[in-house]
Amino acid sequence: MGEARTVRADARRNIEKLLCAAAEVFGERGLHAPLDAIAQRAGVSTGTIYHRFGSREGLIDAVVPQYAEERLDTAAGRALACADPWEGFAQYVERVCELQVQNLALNDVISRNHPGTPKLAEVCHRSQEQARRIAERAQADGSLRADFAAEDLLFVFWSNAMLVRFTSGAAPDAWRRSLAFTLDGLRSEGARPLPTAALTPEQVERVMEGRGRAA
Amino acid sequence: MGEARTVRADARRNIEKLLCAAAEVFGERGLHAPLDAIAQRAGVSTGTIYHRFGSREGLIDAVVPQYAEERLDTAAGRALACADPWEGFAQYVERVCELQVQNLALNDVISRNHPGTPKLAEVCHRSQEQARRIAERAQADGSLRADFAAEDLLFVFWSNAMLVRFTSGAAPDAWRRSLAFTLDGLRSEGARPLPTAALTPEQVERVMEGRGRAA
DNA sequence: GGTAAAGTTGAGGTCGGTGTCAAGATGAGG
DNA sequence: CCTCATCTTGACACCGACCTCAACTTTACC
Repeated sequence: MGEARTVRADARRNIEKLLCAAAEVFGERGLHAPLDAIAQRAGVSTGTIYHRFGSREGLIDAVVPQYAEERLDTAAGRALACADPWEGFAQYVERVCELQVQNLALNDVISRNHPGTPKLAEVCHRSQEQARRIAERAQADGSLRADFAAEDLLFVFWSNAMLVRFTSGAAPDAWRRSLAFTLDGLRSEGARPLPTAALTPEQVERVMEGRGRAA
Repeated sequence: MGEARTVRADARRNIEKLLCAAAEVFGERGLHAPLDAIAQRAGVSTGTIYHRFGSREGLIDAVVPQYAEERLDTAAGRALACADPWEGFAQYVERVCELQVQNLALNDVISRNHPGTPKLAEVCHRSQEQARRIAERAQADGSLRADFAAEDLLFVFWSNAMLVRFTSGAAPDAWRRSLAFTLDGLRSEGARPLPTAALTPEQVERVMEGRGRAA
């Protein structure tokens, strides 16, 4: 706040326009949207983006984390507010998938497709902890299979990211069907032994760093 | 065969080298691999590719369909040879996923990520019919849930395509775990009503045409 | 209203990839 | 061996996106 006064008024306005445009464009086209598109929508030249935010990552980290945190937090909150632990879990997963559908920026966030953005990584980390609590509650309840690990949620969200990409045009509801199959596979009832251990946190880390793309 | 004599011997050799290099590079890097890489590996200039095959699609259609058909056919054959219909189904799905892991060209084929390649599309079509028979056998048996549609297999393969992309480096076996969850969701036992109808063939068509990318 | 600091612009360099074509190399047949 | 049709080459134009920086514009303050 004390620092903010060193920014000129017109610059302030441009920053505001940029933040707004970036939120829109990222939401429509994902975090890999061309910066030109954002600059254009803000009525500003690309140079300004780099002057202000240094890089695409800087811009992302300035725009997305707060938005993402809000959405993910309320999803988690509602899940824990749900009396039935399984219902809470299922609705949480469904809501997160819904976020992926509605907002391609969140899709990239949730499928961890954004290297070099520390704030966003922090949000993801917090969110994962919430998810872990939601899952553990459902496991304690006996409804969610005991061999499920919080890390396995990433599989669900990666799958859904792909589905959304492919089917959002021709069959916007297809993901719900796919998710229903998945959830049926996560109940304790039909659970069969698993062939492999869950991802370790280190593996999750490596996956997140090592990869950038997802088409 | 009668036509083939109009091609000069050195050209014949180059074509051979190109087919070979293309198979390798596509396998390692997927169907979107740069043509330069293929030309280089074949010890030939890019112009030659265009002279011979007209386009990336022409090259793909010259190299991949036969290979893909063989692999998919044997997978289907073994599935139907399996005494237990569920085992046949499950092993089929697993084998196809394995192909996705081992060969990135097949990964693109199986997740239908290759517009403009008629021969390959034909192979996919045939393969889908085989898959349908495998699924129906398991449904008749009562082991595969009755509301499953052959089109739903695409969900499984799309998911796996994504998983492979992300985790093949850090956790090469992760896909098996994810698939185990999925299969548990496809058994009749735990099946709950689905929220949405399966993809219609037209929707599948539109999905295949309308999209190209998958990162 | 003048000046200096702050801010913005957009042309231009870079990069990786696609696709083309005139010029030159090479094999086949006389 | 010579010639011609066939084949290959690699430089080139193109694209979309990234990022930079010298020149220019605007604001803030006196």
